[in-house]
Amino acid sequence: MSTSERLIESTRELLWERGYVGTSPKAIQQRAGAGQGSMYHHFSGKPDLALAAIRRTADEMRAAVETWLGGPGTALERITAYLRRERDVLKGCPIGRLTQDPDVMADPVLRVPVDEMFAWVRERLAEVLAQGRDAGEFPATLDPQATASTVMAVLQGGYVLARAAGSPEPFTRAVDGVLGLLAAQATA
Amino acid sequence: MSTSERLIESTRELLWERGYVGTSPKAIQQRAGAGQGSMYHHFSGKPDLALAAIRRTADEMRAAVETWLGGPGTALERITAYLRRERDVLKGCPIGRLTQDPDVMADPVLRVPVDEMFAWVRERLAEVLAQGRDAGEFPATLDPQATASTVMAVLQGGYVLARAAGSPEPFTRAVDGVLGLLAAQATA
DNA sequence: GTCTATACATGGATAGAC
DNA sequence: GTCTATCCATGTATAGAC
Repeated sequence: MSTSERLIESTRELLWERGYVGTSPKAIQQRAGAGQGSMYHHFSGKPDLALAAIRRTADEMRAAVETWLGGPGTALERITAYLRRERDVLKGCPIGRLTQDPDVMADPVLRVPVDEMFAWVRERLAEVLAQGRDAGEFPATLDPQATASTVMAVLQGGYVLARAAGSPEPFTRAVDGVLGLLAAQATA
Repeated sequence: MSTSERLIESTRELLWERGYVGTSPKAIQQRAGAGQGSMYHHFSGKPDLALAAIRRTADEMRAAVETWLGGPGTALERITAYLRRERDVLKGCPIGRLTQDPDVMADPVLRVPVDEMFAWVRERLAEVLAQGRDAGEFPATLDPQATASTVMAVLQGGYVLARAAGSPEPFTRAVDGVLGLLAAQATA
């Protein structure tokens, strides 16, 4: 892997573990096994490197979401697959955590990929829910847009609760709860 | 207000706005209008001050939650009141945001009040949901523990989505979505 | 209790040699 | 492309005077 690649990957990890404010250029260099001159040769500075890292993580996440939501099965099955996919719950969402980083949210350039990523997932989820409703799987009263936001919020909030508790359990419970409510709709 | 009080209040604000890692002793002192000597006279350091701030915020939040969940009305009405209470959505949850702070989660002393606060709200919500179920408001199949976690996750995740979008709308939609699912249960 | 001085590490970056 | 040297601000705290 090239030095530039290693720098981006190290930045991705550190942004996930410690956030933007908590990540220093020096820490990135050490993890990448690169010197200062090397980092500033390939990138103009911390924001530039962070942008590359955030974009890549957002792209990967879109692909991962599509894997589950675009798979076979009913709407409820696909949403269940997405919510229950294997994940390291205590690490949280690498994109969601950036929303708590004041310096990321204050920088329009860094903020855009975060915003776009969530907007895309919401639309994708709403599509699946609308398909389920149109297929008669859910009642006509179900609001795909609102419910899509709810499902995403359960994920993001589930991470928060799990980290607070130091255990994946609250995440699992929150997911079970919303799937229970959705399933009740499906059989109503 | 005493100097010590002003230091705690300033710390509360800064922890909310910038998190633990993003908040420096100097920034706290400046906002409180206190000198360095003053701060280190009243508190042993940044973690000590943060602990006082976090405890106070957690206590206030418990009281606020009880105001809404302990009020009059059916279970669904009380939960609706809690979820729809006025709030500065874009600022997020002052306790929830701490879960993204690596130095807070790594310090058992700072982490305990965060953990306890969420555990308490979850229990309180589960109680209300169980009352609603026992009163016949919700079907017997509703799982109070799981649903309580779901409701809390929608709140915490709603904040995340709102911050990402730079707008309170995703929060409102997520809340509307979960209330819709709950209401469908109630009338099923 | 509060102030100023001091200290030493880290953050974030530039300059210039190789 | 990478390395070392250097730079200045900030983070976090201690010491000691008032």
